[in-house]
Amino acid sequence: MAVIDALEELRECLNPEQFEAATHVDGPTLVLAGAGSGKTRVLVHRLAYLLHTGRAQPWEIFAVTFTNKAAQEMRTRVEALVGPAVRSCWIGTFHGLSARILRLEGERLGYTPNFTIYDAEDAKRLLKRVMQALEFDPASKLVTVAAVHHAIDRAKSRSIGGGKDIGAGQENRSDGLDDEGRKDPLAAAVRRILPRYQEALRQSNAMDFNDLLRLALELLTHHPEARERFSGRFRYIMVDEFQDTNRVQYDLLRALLVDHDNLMVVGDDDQSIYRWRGADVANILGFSRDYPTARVVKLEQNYRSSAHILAAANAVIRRNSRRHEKALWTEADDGRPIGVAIMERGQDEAEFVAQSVASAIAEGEQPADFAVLYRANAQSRLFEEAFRRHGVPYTLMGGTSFFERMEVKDILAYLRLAVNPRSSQDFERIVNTPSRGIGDKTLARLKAAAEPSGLQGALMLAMPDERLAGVGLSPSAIKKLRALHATLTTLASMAKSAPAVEVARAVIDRVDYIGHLEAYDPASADERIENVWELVHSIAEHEALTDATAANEALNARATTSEALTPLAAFLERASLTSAFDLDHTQAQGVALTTLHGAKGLEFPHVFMVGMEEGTFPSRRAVEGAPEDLEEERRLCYVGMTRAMRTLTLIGVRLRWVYGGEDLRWPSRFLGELPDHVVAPCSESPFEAPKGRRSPWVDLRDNNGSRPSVRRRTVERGGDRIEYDDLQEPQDTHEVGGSPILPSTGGMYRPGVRVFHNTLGVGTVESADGVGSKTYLTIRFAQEGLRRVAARFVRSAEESC
DNA sequence: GCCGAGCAACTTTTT
DNA sequence: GTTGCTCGGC
Repeated sequence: MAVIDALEELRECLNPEQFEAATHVDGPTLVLAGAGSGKTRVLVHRLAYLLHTGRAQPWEIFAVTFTNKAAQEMRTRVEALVGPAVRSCWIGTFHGLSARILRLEGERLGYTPNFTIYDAEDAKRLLKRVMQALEFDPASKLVTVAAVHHAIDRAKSRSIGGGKDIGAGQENRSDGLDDEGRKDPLAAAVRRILPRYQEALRQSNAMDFNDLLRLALELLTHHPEARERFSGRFRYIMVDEFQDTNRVQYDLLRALLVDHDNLMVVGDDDQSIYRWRGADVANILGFSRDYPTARVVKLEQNYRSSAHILAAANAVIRRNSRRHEKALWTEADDGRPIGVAIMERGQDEAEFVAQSVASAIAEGEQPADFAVLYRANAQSRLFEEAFRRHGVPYTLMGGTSFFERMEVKDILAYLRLAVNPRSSQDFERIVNTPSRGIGDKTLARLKAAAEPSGLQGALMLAMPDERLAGVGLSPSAIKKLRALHATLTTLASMAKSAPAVEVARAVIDRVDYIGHLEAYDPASADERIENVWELVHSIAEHEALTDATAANEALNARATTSEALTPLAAFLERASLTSAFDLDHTQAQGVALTTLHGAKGLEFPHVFMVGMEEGTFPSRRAVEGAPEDLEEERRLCYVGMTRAMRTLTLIGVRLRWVYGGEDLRWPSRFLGELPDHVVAPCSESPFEAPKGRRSPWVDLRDNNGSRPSVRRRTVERGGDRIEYDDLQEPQDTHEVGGSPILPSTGGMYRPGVRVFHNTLGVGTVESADGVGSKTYLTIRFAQEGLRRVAARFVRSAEESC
């Protein structure tokens, strides 16, 4: 009876494809969900359907979302449909769910349940220490902490086979002179560093972000008892944003699917924007190959955007070669044309947006209905300033998260140490904060004393006085260490039984942290102190909430997750895994300021995409990099455009301020990819390009405020006729003979252009090939004759004069 | 061991 | 422009 009711209800609120995706619950299912096609709706209703019809018990459901915020939203929406039972479902990010698995079963791998999660900053500090110990040259341009961190990150997110191939047993190739080492010193360095880094993490009872995934996979792969516990339990598995999963995450899913294949994945290959982080589109493109029986459902009706916006986004994404062909359609009206505006500099761009928003608000629009999307966080500042000037409320998303602030991290370090005394990074962070006279010398001696025993973190303080004196520590230094030891011991014992808020208060009291902040920098003290109390407040809030959840779980007999975590430890985990994007913005009433990445999954009636210039968006690295990098930028552009419901405005500037000076920029190629009939220049723009300035810039507006006076040309390629605005580059070849070349490749290298080469002297360009940094020019030099050289070594002759 | 001055590197995107 | 780091003087 209930089943039939549920089906009838679903039929009413879902379209036929959505209905199929929501109710086809057994066996593998791939949902290819175009932007704005209601995929969250499908996931929510599917979950509700499973619970409501009794096909699944709450604890049998494992649902993976991309962010904690998305998980929270899913919970809330499902709860509204089926009540509090959903609280016992496992819903979270891959990292969060993996951590949960490891808290329960990680002891099999040598970690205690109170292990600490190191974020990127912690990981880099630890790497730095390891590299110092291995005597790497700190001045090396190639083997930097950041480069090594990135390399390790990539290696770990690609790692298969349970991660066994990483970390141990590679010391024998540590001379850096093996075959590969000759070719790639960074790889050789990583081979030496990684085992030490991994060992240091293990000794600290700590994991970095990728370890969470890797070790969970290792547990499920190599420990059958652990595997049975989870694979036997989760009978329905769902994954959102599947296009952005990496190899390890995919393997993790497969490891859970031993007894059944009830896996539904939802995604859109056109919205894959995390390749740089190890995401592998192959997971979604090859799903039907891995699961030949998979039902494939395509959601192609867009419910979000006007027809013009959809047409523009489709035109852009169509230029990518590696994608599933789809046909997104809408029943919506054309709507307003896409606005395109070109400003002189960043300030003008921000002023234009702020003014436009301010006047719209004056006419009754809501600030929260607007969003400003940019490529990189650094672009946000000008917009913050402009909105403040205009009195427009805004919400800055991303950027430095609350939990990344110095004062917050200090307190968190004490708390993490109280929960896990072995954490070396936290110990080093607080050992002399606030100043207590324990400097580098004392710390080095302490470590020397601990060395043979392998003690880490606060445990080093537990050594007897004689041992400390034996490494040359003075009585006064030992006294200071003892005082610290007493503090940390007290905190550690409090952490076992006292409420989390009390532990936090004790930290602040015992080390006089407020006094420290006042002394540290009086100018910022007030704000920092406020943040500290905000932290205490959020711990209290969290504690109240977990009490409620625990009570709820106690009612739910089969909700077996009596987790081994105290509220304090649970809070610390949340702090580690919560990004700036996860904080609650649902109450936010201001204009959203966010990166394009951060806008994924959101929608706004009015969207401004700013920084539409070559080198900004697409980013310089993408322009100079491989064609795949550019395709990812284009997907990012597609994601941005499809956030818009009613109006979309694209803005670029001619002069972009980059640390140091102003850069002359070309309009983003994406502007040139918009179809004519959906674009209109923003005639209401109060800014005109300054008179008398000539530059390679082509203003997209003509004097009448109608369609930009852009010359067009047609290129024949592979039987296709492709039309380009003359100011654009064809995206996959680097042709000479028409369009200007991107400034970031060094200038305009048309045939006939005179250029200067440092060793070969002056010559004339004959032809060019390749893309970005791999552009090569064939040049006729006066002395040397015809030579082919890399474009990056060549300047235009005018420029060099 | 502490602190201030001067300098380099930084900017892609985040769990 | 900013932040984090090194170096030298106290």
